[in-house]
Amino acid sequence: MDKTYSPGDIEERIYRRWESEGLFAPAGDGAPFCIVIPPPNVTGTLHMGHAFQDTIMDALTRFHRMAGDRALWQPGTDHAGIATQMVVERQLLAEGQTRHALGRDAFNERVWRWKEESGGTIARQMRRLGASVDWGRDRFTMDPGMSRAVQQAFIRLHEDGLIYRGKRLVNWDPVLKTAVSDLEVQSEEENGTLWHVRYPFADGKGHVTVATTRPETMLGDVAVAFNPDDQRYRGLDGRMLALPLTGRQIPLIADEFADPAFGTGCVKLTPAHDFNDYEVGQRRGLPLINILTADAKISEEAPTAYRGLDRFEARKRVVADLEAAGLLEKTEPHRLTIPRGDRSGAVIEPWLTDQWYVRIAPLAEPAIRAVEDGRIRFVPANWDRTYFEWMRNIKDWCISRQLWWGHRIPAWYAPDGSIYVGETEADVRKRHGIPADIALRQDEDVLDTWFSSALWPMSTLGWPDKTKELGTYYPTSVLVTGFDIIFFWVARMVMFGLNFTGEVPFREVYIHGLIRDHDGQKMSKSKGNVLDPLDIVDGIGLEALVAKRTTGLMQPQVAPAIERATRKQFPDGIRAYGTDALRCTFASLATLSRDLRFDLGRVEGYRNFCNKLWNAARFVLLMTEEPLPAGEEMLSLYDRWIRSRLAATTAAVRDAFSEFRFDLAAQAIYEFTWYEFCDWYLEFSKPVLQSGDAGEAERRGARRTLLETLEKLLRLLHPLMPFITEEIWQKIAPRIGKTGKSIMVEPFPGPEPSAISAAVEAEAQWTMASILGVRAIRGEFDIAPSHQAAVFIENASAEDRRRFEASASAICKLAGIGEVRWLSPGERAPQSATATVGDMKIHLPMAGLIDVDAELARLGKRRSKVEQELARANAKLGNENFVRNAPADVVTQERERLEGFKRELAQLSEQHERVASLR
RNA sequence: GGGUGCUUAGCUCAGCUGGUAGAGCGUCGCCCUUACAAGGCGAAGGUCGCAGGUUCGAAGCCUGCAGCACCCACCA
Repeated sequence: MDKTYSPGDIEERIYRRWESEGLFAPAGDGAPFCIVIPPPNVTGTLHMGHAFQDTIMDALTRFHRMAGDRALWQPGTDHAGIATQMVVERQLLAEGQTRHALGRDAFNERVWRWKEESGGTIARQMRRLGASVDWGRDRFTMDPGMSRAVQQAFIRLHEDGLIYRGKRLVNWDPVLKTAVSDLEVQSEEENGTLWHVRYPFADGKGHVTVATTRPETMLGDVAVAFNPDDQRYRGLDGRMLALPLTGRQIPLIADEFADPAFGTGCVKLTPAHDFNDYEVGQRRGLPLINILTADAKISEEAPTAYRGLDRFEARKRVVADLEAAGLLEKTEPHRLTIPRGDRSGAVIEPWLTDQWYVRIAPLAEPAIRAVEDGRIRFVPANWDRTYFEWMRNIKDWCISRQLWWGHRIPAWYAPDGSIYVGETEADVRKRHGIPADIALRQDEDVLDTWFSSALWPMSTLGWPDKTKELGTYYPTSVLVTGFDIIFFWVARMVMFGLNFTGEVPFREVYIHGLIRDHDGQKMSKSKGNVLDPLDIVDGIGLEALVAKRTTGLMQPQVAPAIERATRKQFPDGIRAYGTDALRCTFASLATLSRDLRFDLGRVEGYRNFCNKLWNAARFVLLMTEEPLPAGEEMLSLYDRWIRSRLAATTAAVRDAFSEFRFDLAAQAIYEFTWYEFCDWYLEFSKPVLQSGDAGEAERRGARRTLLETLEKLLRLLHPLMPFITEEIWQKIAPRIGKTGKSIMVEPFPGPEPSAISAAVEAEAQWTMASILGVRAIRGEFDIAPSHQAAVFIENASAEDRRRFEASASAICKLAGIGEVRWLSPGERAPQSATATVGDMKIHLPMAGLIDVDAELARLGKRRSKVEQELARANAKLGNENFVRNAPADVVTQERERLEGFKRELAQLSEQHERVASLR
């Protein structure tokens, strides 16, 4: 093995081998375990959030695979209707083309080409991240099989009366010129204006005043309402008003909808352009006047003067005209929420169109029950509240989109307006007996992308066919996703899954947090703070990073600021940290928190950890190079200690995995590896293996423990750090006679309670305390490591002496002790700095090494600390309520602590006197 | 207007059923001791957002407050 760990050399090679040996496909006859990937946009690239999510899914999959389950991680990508269509349209625009000029078929061909061109990026990225997905089962939402599932789902829902077509107000995006669902509308508070406008009575006597934030829609007003309880307007119900600028007359009506407390208490009603007004209009039988076109210009239904004007242009014109007519009473600033399309950013217009809807209430009810009765479990659990909240107030889902890229709606129209739903035109004709001479026209629209996503766990496994995979892996085991798509995706999968199969699509939903940058900002291209996970894996130079962050911006003017920030944060670019370090960082971020700040410092920490593991492995290999002749074997205290610690760590890691606490798993392994295995055990093993004064049986025990502990540790670590563990395992495993072809299909370490020994740990702890005591003195006084101290030990019990002598070589080596003298009772040590372990004192003579004042300062500091603790323990035990009410073992423990402090304090005082007398 | 989450060391975060406050990075000493300077050994650093309450005992439980973040909602 190379002296330095360099991930670049090993990761790609190892992945290729895993893949070519077919290790990602489910194998064996264990219990099925399945995760379906949340399909990323096929033409996109993976960002940090994906990499994070993939790390979690891969860790789970690898864990279950090693645990003997038939583990399937189902990969795939999404056609992402609007997003992808927008990208291609922008490409066309750059070429001076439009999709309309190209025509539907040619445009779709173009999108398919773009998909083929860019579709490989994600797969490449996932391979670099070590994702153990079953590539043989890769799916795309517009594959023939997937499309068939979509079509069948639509047909069945329609047959069951759960899909209908209706004309009503929808959220209309006038830039994309399509309807969008409620979820795709982002409402944000913005500064606006409230205009108070006079509507004169038709008879010329007086007026009422209405307040509005959208004056241009008055062109479509059909009434003005006041509250029936509003005394100001008593008796005016039914009076006619002359609607300004239009020449039309509209009634003043009394309706509960009007809020007397707002503005003047009069509200204008524009049923074709406002969701509330629409409802009132329906209830009151008011007409609908649609004054806007699909691109939000004033339509033919409005007065000539305004036709063709953009809505915002029209607003200005209307306000000016009202003012000129003396009808604008006042204008005031007003905060209001503006709905915008989440893709286009355009202000959404409530607009009257024909659309397809899913009747959602009958689907929601069983979906609510499935979570209530625990068939589906959210982790962390309180996300179920969010889910319930939305599901209980759910509204019908508008599923048609006026786009070209997506699943075409399987509905055909006859000239007489009848609608037929079926697989193909031929199927429709056959089913409904429609003769060839009646022309049928297929619906132009496509389905919301999320319609196909909602089927994903079923469709990827073969639904609507009853495939073997569907039978085996459905319901899937865990869904891993972010809270941002609980409504978009999770809820809809549950509804569709239950409706079509009668079973939940997954049993657990692990909701992870959102990866933000170091300052807590959401990562986005426009903020220029995005990190490409592969740039952390492979590293990237500063110039390349700047270029990456500043090209292709929607607003190029922010480029200089981004460049400055980038140069400041990464003056040397980003170094290559390797996949394992990145994955471990992600694992350590997988806390229950919902905002996760990504800090490169942590990646560096885990890269160092990889290096540590690497070098520990080199040491183990070095120590076990030439075989020892077979023979008797003896396990030392430390051999038994590290086995005990490993067993405890294994239990902690297994617990952590079962609770999705990858952060705790990573932490447990990190601490074991570094602080126990490397810092202590490897050091303990050195005197045995290197000094030659240990017996052969002891050496055999140590060598076997080294190998077995490391080998097991690698398996424990593999789900989080697949590459480095494989690389090392290939070298370690043969030395204990393991012949498996890959660590990824070796068993995950099982619980081993019998290896845990409190007695062994206590004795090992005692020796460590002795070593630490001496080292603290050495550190405090900067005693050179090369100096072998001669120590005097005072007040040692027989057990102390036995323990010390049993581990003498290890203690002396690690504490830098050259010689030990045991003082008999009454015998005094020379002036020394002293470490205490229980009642035993280890004296380090001061002559020539230790400065008297410095030692007094050290003792003083320690004394004040002990005094503090002592006072606290005293107070506690002096409180009779504590003694009476606290559990017996807590009280005993506190008494022992108190005694310990008392003894130590006495020793410190005595020591202080002795040293002080030297002056 | 409802709802959720967060507030612990300079920074990023752990702290499981209440029982001696922890890690990484950063900082300060000493050390190239043949696994590892991407390292070793030692050290400094915290009124656990604020105020009450419950309890023998609170970072943790309850109440209120403050600050931050997010989600949902049709108030012109």
